[in-house]
Amino acid sequence: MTEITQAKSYSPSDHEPVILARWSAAGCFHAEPTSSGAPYSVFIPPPNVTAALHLGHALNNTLQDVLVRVARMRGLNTMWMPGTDHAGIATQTVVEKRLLMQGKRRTDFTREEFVAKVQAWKDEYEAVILAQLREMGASCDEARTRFTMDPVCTAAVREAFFRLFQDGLIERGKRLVNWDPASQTALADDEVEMEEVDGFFWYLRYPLADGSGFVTVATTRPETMLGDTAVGVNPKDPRAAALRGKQVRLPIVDRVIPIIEDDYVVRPVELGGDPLDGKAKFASGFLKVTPAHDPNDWELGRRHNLQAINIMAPDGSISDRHGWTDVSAAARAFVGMSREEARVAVVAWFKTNGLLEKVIPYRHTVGHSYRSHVPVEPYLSDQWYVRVTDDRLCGSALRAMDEAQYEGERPASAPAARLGDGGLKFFPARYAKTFQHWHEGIRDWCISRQLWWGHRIPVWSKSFAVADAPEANAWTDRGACEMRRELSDGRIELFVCLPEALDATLGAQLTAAGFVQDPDVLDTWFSSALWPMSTLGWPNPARFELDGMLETFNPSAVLSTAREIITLWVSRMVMFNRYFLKGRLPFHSVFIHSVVQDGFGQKMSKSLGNGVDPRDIIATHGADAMRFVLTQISTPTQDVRLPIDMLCPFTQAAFAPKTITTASGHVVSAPTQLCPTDPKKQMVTAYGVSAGLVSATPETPLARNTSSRFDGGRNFVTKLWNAARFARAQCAGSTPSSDPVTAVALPDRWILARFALTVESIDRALGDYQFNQVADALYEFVWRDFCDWYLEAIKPTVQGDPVQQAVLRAVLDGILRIMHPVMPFVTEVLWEPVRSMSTAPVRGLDLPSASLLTVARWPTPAAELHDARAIESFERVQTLVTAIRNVRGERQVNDKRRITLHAPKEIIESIAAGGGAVETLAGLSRAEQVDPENRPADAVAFPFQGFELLVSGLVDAVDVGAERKRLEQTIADRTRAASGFQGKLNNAGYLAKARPEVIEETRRMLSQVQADLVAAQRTLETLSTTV
RNA sequence: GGGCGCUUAGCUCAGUUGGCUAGAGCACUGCCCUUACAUGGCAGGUGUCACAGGUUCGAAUCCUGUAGCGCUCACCA
Repeated sequence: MTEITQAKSYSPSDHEPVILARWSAAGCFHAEPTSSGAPYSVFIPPPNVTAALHLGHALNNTLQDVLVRVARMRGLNTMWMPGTDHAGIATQTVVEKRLLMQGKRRTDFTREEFVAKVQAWKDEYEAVILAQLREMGASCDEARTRFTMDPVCTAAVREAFFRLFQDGLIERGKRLVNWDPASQTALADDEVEMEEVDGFFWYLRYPLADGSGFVTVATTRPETMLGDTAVGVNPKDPRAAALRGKQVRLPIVDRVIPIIEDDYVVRPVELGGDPLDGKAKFASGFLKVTPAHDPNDWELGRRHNLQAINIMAPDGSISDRHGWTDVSAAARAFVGMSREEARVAVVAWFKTNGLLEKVIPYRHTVGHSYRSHVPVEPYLSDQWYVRVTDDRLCGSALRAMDEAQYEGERPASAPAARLGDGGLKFFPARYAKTFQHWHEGIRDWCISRQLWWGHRIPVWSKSFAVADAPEANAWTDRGACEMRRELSDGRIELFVCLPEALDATLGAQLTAAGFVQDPDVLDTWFSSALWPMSTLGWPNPARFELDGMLETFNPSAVLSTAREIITLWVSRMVMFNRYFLKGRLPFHSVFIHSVVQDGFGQKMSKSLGNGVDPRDIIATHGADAMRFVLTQISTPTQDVRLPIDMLCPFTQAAFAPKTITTASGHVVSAPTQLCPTDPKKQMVTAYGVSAGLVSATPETPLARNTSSRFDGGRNFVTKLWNAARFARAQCAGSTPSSDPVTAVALPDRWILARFALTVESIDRALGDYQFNQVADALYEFVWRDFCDWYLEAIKPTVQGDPVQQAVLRAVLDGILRIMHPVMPFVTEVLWEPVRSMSTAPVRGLDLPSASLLTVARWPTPAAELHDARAIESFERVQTLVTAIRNVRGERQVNDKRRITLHAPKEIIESIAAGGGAVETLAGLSRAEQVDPENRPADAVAFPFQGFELLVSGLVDAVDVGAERKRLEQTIADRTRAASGFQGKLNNAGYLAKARPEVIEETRRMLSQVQADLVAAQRTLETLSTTV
């Protein structure tokens, strides 16, 4: 054996940086529109710049990298676009929290100063995130890295907004929004968290204006009654007729308001209400209608032309300066109170005046701001909306769906079938339903945010008296786009939207004319929705030297993301991409990966701070091990639970951290932990640091995390490493040859056939995004087939057999290729030595060499390698070997002891076909034909496929008692099995209806089991007579 | 309240149109430091497939219902 220099184990930290540098120097992840191959692109879901990535991101990015690396190896022009998202509200909140710890507020700074602080935060975390991606081995096109507020993305945002404005798909609306009174901004529906709270139903009496009695309304928010403008009743309510045309005198305010009839109002159960409707149990049958403070009432108000009276200031206090004009003397006392104080005071007033009928405790869900955690107030305010309910957007998204995944009939194509219709497919398929249902219930999208961090809304406005209003289209004629509306006070408000190119000229003119730019910014998802276009330079790639990019890499192949993103982002990308690019889809497939949870079943999240930094796992297990395990646990139905340990920075010992429960009820590791072996030493945790509770110091260092769930991956890396080490040693003396060889020996034919099948099943699994199947197929082939069976079988022969050496090298080469997408580092390290092994090529397995494995060809085994007979023969060898090992194991025969097998002619022939494999694998000195007349005295018998086989030389003396016990156990086992098969075959229905091949199989199984049974019984008899 | 998942070995999970005696990894037991690998090898035990019905010759798999868990959507009368 020639000396090879390969360490006994693989050290990830020694090799990973070297490999990264090599890939980087070769620039092999960079794609140009002009590069060869059909385009294959993936857009990374840009992570928030609020914090570092955790294992959930590692999972998503590993899976994307697997897809991207396979595509690249298949010779496609592969481009993976990396980048980050500015995440307006989330990032601003993080920075504001930090400022608050220094006793400062956003408003202590100018807008520019504050944005600079957020920018600094963004720069820091963007760098961390990109470094994390790199260390994981993500083969992104780094040179193309984008940030959603880069000039190229900003240009796209400006163009998109302008076009939508022009096309009438953006509107200014005074509507109810989710208002956060603490941070005083509008929130999107998805930024509202529902929380259960204990509340009350207050039943309030409203006297009829004519003094003929009263009606009772039920409410959970009595303070809003100050803004009531009607009382509703269901027309089917028996009391409705008598009240028709009557009015109510609103207590406190003295406002006289109508009683309106509407089907929406729920009747109490005793008056015909639906007992299954939860509301009917509490309803009084009369509904106070407050259009300015309740979304349902807003709709009711529109239907019945009711006034909307806003009684609150933006901070949630009762106010007479935001639309409430008829403030009575009694009501005056409430002005200035907070909404909480007003609630108490209103209830007290009703009680004092004998108008509080009853109070019932009630637990219900109330929306809270995910940002400030105060209850969200439905608040009437002016906001910008995208009319996503328009068929050009919502309808287009539904038409994009794959027909087979659509429930019911897709909306008709308007005006005609377009590019992209039906081309969007979800994996797993059930998520198509989420997408569909969301669009069917979609509402206009509020896109303005009262924040400073984000894309500023490019609209300038000014209000005019009617007489002073400029003539129509004065600004439109100069290249802008204008819109006007009449205000409640009769004045005219003029809005002018500018394209980016006119900022300098028209923008200055507008300012000079007294117009003011909207101070708000756009919802983050507005820019994210343009991601697959904006990053490629849309609308004008040439301006950013991105010629050809848009046409080449949009649509992309697949979007890989999390469940909740389907509505937030996937939907909006589909709508925008199709709208702006003539129906073109942003991606053909949507893959929804599973959720990574911590050991307590809680989703890892940046905001909770329970995420584990992938670099921690890379430090303890290596990137390849982490990636393999993440791939292996990516199943289509089950979320991933990862129990996390902590690594003591003083001793490097892993331990289970002490936990605490947060105010929100989550279990997280305590901010500070004690060293398990020396309680005098302390450390801080990632949770503590991310929550801003503690910080790492030399005395209290940060404890890194680890998880034993990644051990399997590390072991697999080691296994591959050593298999390569062994193979290299075995082939070290081979003579160079370029003449292709054909496998002759059974193990060689078998391993090639298995390799071909493995490649096939990986290709199939990748096509369905079944990543766990990819990992399992690799594991099964490399560890079980290649290492356990093939390498063991060829040990005695390979060094003198050039053909076998050729097969060994070829299969190992193939293994490196198919393992590479999942374990890119160790395979790349092994690539150079393995490709330079001097053996002959193998016919049917074309493996062109390449300077780097990353750009080597994905294997495509020829049909001739599929060898069903070799598989069948070798499987027979495996079964026989296992049976013999079984006997050895039971007797605890030393592995080194060679034994002799005595078998009938048929079995001896199978063994001969194995070419020595059985002898090697089962530890036989020889296999000889049994002589029934002359059984060896020390032989132990066992049934095998209906034959009685004997092995001798196991031990020095046979224990007859133990032998009998074992045989009796075998007989019981086979008897049970036989009666099971027999039962099936006795069943007339089975014989009549089951498929013939299934019946045939059962017959075969039965006869074999019966033969085993006979053989075992015969052995038992022999045993009895010999003693 | 609607929708979608999940419940299989001690633990974490596979199980693709219903069909071999229900599998893997980890953990556990026994024997092996055999010159690729102890991050290893060989062998072994472990399951009323949540529960109750139904369809079928046949159900972990399909249908209905129940219980528990999770996610998600929802206009806080």
